[in-house]
Amino acid sequence: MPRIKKTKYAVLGMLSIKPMSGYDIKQYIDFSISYFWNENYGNLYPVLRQIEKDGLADKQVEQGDGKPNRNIYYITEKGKKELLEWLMEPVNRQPHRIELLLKLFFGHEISAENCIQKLQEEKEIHEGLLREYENVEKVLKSEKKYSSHEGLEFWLITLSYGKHDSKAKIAWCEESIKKLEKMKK
Amino acid sequence: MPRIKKTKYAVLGMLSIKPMSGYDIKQYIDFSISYFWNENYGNLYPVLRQIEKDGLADKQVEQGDGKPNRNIYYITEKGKKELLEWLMEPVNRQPHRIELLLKLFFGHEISAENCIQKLQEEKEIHEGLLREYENVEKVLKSEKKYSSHEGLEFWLITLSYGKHDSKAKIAWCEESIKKLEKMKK
DNA sequence: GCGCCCATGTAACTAGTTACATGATTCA
DNA sequence: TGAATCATGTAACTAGTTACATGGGCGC
Repeated sequence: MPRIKKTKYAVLGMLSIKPMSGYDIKQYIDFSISYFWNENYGNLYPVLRQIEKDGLADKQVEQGDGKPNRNIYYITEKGKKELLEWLMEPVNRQPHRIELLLKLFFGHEISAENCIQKLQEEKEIHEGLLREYENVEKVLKSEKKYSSHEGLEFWLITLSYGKHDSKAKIAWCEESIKKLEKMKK
Repeated sequence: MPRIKKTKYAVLGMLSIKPMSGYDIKQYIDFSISYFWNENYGNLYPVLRQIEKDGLADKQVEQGDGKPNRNIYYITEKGKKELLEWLMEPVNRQPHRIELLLKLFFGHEISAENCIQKLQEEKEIHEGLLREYENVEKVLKSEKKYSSHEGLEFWLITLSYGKHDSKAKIAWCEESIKKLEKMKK
């Protein structure tokens, strides 16, 4: 079973929204899905060239007077077809690694204080994320640019995932901190 | 900033519980932390050899009559020290990728039915996991072998993470399925 | 004058995955 | 008979990361 190059599909998906440059794609990803998907230029640009080579997108150079040129990519029929096929396929689950949990699993080797600190940090991160999700949701629902976005409902579903996730993590952190505080006594 | 080889610390952590062979470590990981940490033999065995070479563990060959020999590794003082140092360090967060969310984000490209199916599958997976977590918790609390486990509280904390996580995901799936059902009408 | 943003790109790297191999024993 | 478990290992691979380079424009 060969591993899948997922960057390709993330890129095709972005290009299905509108034609974009590599730089645009990165910006869009960072704003819209960065809490569950990351891409970096070092991978993005080569993948874009491959996508063009495979006829999944057409490139058009936008002359920037003064500014650098921009390579704008337009998804082709072939590209769209390949995207849809991938989207229809069942989700390929793969194992993940959560360093915080590994450290906590061996937590009795270190001080409860140190563990509490890690949990506190985790909690604060998720409190921040939660605020972000709520902000983005507001923006999506109010700004016309987004409220007419074709896939708005789906965007909101992924946002809701983030909210559920962060809330659960905050609750778990609080519960665990309490447990550890008790242990100290 | 060089990337960290985390397998090393997972292995050292396991050896801090008790001396084990590579095979044992894999079994232990699969039973105890597989829902947030994975290791495979192809990586485990080379890392174990490196750990021994670096003086972080000592190897002792256990003659198996009939059965294959087992290489049992014992953590050294140096190994323990390196483990503790790593455990004390702040958690190194790195981005993750959730394929289900990527597919849902572009969900308007395909049928709501297909999306619902994906959510249904996700829900069922987490219902299964939840049952597993509850079983493991029962075992840990009842079986003497585990109830005297040094880091039991910490094990329970990581289990609780799994429970919070799966419950949140189940709730999100149900909510999202409802949203999509409404959309279909 | 400094640093950030725009915009694209390359080279070097590596941690981890997959596939394969061996061979005895146990269980259905 | 055949599959699963025990037990260790190697070779080939690769997707993605990091670090670096370029250079003009813009804001403070």
